[in-house]
Amino acid sequence: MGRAPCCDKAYVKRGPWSPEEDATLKSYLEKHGTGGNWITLPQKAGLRRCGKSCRLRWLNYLRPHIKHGGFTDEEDKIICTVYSTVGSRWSLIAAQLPGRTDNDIKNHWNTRLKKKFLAGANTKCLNNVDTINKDVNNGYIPRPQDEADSYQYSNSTSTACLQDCHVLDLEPATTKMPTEMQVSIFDSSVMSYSCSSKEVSNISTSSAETSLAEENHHTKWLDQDEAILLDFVYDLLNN
DNA sequence: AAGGAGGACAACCGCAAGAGA
DNA sequence: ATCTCTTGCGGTTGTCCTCCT
Repeated sequence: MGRAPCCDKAYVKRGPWSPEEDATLKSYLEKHGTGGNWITLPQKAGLRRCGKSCRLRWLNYLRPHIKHGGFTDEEDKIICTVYSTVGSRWSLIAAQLPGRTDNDIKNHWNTRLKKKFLAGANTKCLNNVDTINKDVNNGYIPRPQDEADSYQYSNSTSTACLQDCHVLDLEPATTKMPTEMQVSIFDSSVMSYSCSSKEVSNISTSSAETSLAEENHHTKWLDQDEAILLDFVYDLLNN
């Protein structure tokens, strides 16, 4: 027996949203909010749509202050920088670009940036990503998919939009980072910039040390770590 | 002008995680 | 502790548009 469908596919409409549907959804959400339940929302709003579809439409298109297209060079730079650090964690990347959605950034990367930076000498940036991924696969940094790990790979990078903290079941990241390079900062003017694992390690030393005192040598990655790391990245970009 | 190819963007799907009963 | 339901995420697919031949 498989997983129950989230909605009756025979009843719900699929495909592009009409202006009327957009207006209905937007009007309903502005008046009532989500009510904490996207699944029942379309029924309440009088829409023949799946709740997930409504949520996606709202988040990616109807939500206020959403920017579409027209990515600036600065935004491209930030995307490449964060991508080179966290990989395809689009929600994390989107968190660094106000008004941009993860879907938009993902599309932008897949249709433009990836080719742009794969082309010619620009492969250096992506090679750095490969280096990191290789290190990850070699066990320096477990990926979040490794279900045995409550440690999240993104803990060692920027996770400003995530929970208050995460528990690291492993040794602190400061001792697990690859010796070669942990972060490669993309800068279109110089092709790329790399910083040592030590530099990054130092960033989170304070909170890591604090957390080391906690039970079972678990280390908590806190929002301030993420903020500090991001500041560090932006400093590199601006220098 | 027609149509095929490729690009850009919107939307869907399936999975994992979290929350709550 | 377990199960169910909902949400969030990333990968993939579908559709429309533009450009080229």
